[in-house]
Amino acid sequence: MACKKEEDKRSLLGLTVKKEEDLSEWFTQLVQKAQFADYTSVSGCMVLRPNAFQIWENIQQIFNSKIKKTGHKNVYFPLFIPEHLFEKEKEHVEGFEPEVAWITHAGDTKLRERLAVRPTSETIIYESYSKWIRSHRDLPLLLNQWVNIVRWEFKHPRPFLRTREFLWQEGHTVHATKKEALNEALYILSEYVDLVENYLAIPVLKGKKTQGEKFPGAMDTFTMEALMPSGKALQMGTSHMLGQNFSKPFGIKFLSENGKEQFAWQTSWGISTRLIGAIIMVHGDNRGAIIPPRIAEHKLAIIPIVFDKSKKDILKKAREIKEKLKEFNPILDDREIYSPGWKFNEWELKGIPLRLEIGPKDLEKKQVVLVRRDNHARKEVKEENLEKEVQKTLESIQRSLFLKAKKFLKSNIVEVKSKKEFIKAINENKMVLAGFCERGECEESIKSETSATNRLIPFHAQPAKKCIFCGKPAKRKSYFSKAY
RNA sequence: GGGGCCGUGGUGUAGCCUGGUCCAGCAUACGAGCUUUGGGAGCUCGCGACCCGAGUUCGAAUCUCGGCGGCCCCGCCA
Repeated sequence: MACKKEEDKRSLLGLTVKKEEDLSEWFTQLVQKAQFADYTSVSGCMVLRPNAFQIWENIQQIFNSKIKKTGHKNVYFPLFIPEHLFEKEKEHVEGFEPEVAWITHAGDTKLRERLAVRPTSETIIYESYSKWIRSHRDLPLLLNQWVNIVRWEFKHPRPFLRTREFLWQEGHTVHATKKEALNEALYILSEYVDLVENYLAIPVLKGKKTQGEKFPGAMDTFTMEALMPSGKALQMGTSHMLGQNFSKPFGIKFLSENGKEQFAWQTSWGISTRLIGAIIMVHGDNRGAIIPPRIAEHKLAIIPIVFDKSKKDILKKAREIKEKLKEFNPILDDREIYSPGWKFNEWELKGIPLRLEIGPKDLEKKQVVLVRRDNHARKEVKEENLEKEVQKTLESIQRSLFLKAKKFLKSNIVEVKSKKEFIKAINENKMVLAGFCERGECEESIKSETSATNRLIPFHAQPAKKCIFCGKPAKRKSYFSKAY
């Protein structure tokens, strides 16, 4: 039957599973079919294809402009870290050692000292900092780098969310006072939140990690956490107040104005290509990805509806429109080998936020048809209003993507009053708000009994009397959930 | 690191249980041509695969053993 046949074909070109039915299969298919990423013969590593890499470049551009305004500079440090450096800070080594890849040989020659492939760069960077910093006049030192890192994890990889090699930025700053360093760490978190909420349209919870969940070697870790459709949390970025934990073992000292030698105060912070995975997972639907307009490389795709008779005029008009809308970097899909229907599906799969159709009927009426990617609403727009209307529609798409995700987050937060309710909510894949004693011991047993982890202690936490889990006194409520 | 499943063209699969019908079928992708174009059009021709090794057998994609690789479930992580 024709109908059956058609279904088969569609199934191979587009997504064969629904997001609400099998999220992880949906995600894997979408990533590959929309050409965001692909696998290689290196297990656990992936290729970022142009559709993903251009999002990364836009993230870089936005974040660079933010931090450069506040005096940060970009640099590059080596990929390799000699073992003796890597081991200087005890908690840090213990945290990272299980997933470090080591270089042991060059050709047939065994190296005198093993080299770690950076899982993060605190140690190699702080060796240099100890040489560069002598006086309070050298401070603050505000550096950042955009690099790849390697964390050789054994849990099964997931494109973007967990790969053995990934791209990120890591900022490393040095300050004269504790207060200044703390402000820096908080300032960076606020810029992360701005990037993620206002550009990627993903709402997050903001706060502090528990001592058990903080970055190995940090004094405190500040975090933003998003909720994925599965109900699992995804850590979107962290900013660490390192205190003097690294400046002491690495000897980062300076002479203050009154001539006293002091250890410096430091921060480090990072966001990664994981954010691209979050965009795909949070906003995508059963037709494919939806890239929020403010982060999309191409804000719209122009699809001419070509018939033999009117072909010339349509294409001419389409090119005119492309030029007129160039600030939105449109794609003009004038390939003749594909039908319009094919192109609709193609650009929807890839997540272009807006589609512009122009056919003979539109030409007559001096109009075009705009179709939104998020709610599929179509609108006929007169040519003279086009630029304004496109701008308006893109803003509206950006806003509704954020609001939809925000609604999901809010409706999946559950406040609980007992251990029983806690376990029930976790099993229902909710983000749970509960009174918690914040003792490491208690945190461990929650983890092993429920598979949930403490995601964060919110900045303006509600007070609590006792810990829902162990019954001991608690100061405040914090969030728990399963996590990626 | 412990348990379960699976390896067939670029991709997704049929065949395997019960060996011969398979120098491997179908779809999609890819190349050439005609024809079409407002929601993944049609036709014709073409390209392209049994993970590796050993064994059983007259005969292996199919059975056995070993290796390699992948996927799923449990302890650490942007």
